[in-house]
Amino acid sequence: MRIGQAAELAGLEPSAIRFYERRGVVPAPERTSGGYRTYRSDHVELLKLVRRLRSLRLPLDDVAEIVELQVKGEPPCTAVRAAIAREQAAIEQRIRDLHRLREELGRLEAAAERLSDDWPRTCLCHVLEAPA
Amino acid sequence: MRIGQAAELAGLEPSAIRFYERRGVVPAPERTSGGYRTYRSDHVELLKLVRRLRSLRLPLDDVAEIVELQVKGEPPCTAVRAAIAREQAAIEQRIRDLHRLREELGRLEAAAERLSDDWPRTCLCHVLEAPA
DNA sequence: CTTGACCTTCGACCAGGTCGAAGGTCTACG
DNA sequence: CGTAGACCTTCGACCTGGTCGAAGGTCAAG
Repeated sequence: MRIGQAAELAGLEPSAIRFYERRGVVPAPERTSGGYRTYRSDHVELLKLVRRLRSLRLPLDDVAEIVELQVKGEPPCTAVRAAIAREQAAIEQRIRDLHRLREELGRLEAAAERLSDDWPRTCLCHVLEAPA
Repeated sequence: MRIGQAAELAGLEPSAIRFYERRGVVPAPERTSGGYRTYRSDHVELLKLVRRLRSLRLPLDDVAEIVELQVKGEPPCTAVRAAIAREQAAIEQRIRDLHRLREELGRLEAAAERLSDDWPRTCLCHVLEAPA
């Protein structure tokens, strides 16, 4: 099977698969005499794994480590759980940041509502005078 | 005033200021005969504005538009409010995505807890079998 | 005049890919 | 056999928002 079909089965773009290969995330497949990459079903399973892990937003380095374990036949459970725990922590942090930002934008929006008609020329200063 | 002091006053890195200038976000300042950028207080105010808008995570293109209005002496209120509204919408979306992701990671973590000791060799499949 | 702090430009690098150009391969059909 | 067209190859640039380092220039104080 060539890269297009493998991509379709795995739910990835061919360009992404080549990129993963270049970055050492997945092993390089064999080639035809003409230079075409040829994938087998076990390779497609690896690509599906990559897609699944990326859909969890795990960094490529973590994905590479997990795929490597999988290729070696070792259970990657521990690595998967560690990566997921790291990602969870990062997400909690990002959610907190975004909530704070959402509140700030809400306050600015409300302030702009009140000010824009009254002092159109000074609105910016008033709206943005909040703590930098 | 040279770039280092302007950067300090505005709370930015000199490299960031040069970057903003290259990207047309802020106007290019005058130079000394030796080629050093020289900033005046109104320029520093623009840089502070950029920093404030970037602290709200507004995209550089939006910041550039707002700064341009400010330089022309026009009140950028409308542009500021539009940019903030766009950013708010994006943030709502991101928060929703992250909440969903957090839930999914929590489920995986719980599943891994239950499985990792019992079926270490098949843990990965079970943990990741959820919908891709 | 030298020292040292500061500045200049240029180019590479980060994540995580995407897109396009120029060219090669493979398959099916006539 | 030839060729059309779908697919593939590599390479390099581009995206966002900057940061960092190298090689070299400038400027004030001592």
